[in-house]
Amino acid sequence: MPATSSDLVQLAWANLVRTGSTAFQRVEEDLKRLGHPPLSWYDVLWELERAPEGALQQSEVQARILIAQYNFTRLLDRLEKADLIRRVPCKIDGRSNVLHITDTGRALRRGMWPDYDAAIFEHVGRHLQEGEAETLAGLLGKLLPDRGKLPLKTRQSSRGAGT
Amino acid sequence: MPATSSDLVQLAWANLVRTGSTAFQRVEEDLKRLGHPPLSWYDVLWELERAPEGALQQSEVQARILIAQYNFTRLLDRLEKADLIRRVPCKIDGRSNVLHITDTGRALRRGMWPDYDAAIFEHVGRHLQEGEAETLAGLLGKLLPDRGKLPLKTRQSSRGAGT
DNA sequence: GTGTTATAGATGCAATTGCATGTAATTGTC
DNA sequence: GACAATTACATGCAATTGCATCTATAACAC
Repeated sequence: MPATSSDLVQLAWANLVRTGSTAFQRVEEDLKRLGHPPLSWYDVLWELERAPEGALQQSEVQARILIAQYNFTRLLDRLEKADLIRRVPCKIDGRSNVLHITDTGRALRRGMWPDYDAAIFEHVGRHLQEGEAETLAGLLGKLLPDRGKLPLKTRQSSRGAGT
Repeated sequence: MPATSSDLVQLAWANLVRTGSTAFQRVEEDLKRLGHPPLSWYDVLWELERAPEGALQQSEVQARILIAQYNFTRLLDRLEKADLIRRVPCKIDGRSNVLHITDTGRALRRGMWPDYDAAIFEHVGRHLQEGEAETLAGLLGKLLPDRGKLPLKTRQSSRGAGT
């Protein structure tokens, strides 16, 4: 059972990695040029902002944005220092924190979105018809089998996308 | 001209970034577990190995693997220290180097490929039919308009994929 | 209850990356 | 040819990441 891939699969692999990282960089570069922070900041803020009270368990957010645990801790350090979120010790579970988005945080995210949206259009939407976008999203979705609903002891890092 | 994206495009964007980085990490993680170096090493070695004499201009390789110039210099430092490549000052153009792959380098790349291939199958090929792989590769290809054939003053970084 | 194991989060340190800038050689201009 | 602009590559330093490990609390087994 060699488990070898066809040329087409290899091409899909190569295009996936190249396109994914290139599109990400181009979008982030556009935002940076406009004075915005990295997309990882946006992702965290967005998860919090759309949560019921603008608050979530730290581990909840971490699981959603796919980042290494030790990097997440430090990302939160920066966000907290910039007064975008607050970490509050959880009263139910003494090990965990509850993250709250601040007004400053909400304002920052709101301010980023129009430029983020425009960048997505420029580097992705512009090149695809609606049907193509749907097909692409569907095929990409097949590649993420969620790895068993993640017991997420995540010791690896990643990049998440926000909407 | 708001340049806003539809929900489908936003979903495609989110899936693209998530899937791309996740697949990349999973593949690289598999290789690491098997004792192999990062994929960026593979990419450089592969570019050299498939070149006529196992040699190319440094800038040629850099342009193909999409990496920031200053990171590329350092990547080569590591490859050279590991005796996988050699940097030879170019006689035609005094500013540039010619990169040569060593026998050790060839052997390393050859040794990586079966495991790399298997990882691509595990994390990509396995989830797609041939036709789907073709469609996916095609759609992804539409997103990389090559940005004007790159005069490549590349001061940004990226991840390249090798085959 | 006590001891073991698992979970949430943090951190010291080395390696890598980003950013700004430097050096040397080449090309274009007049 | 002299000189400004460009190109190829390198590097100092700060910020970020990866890795191993630590602390503290909670969950489980008996």
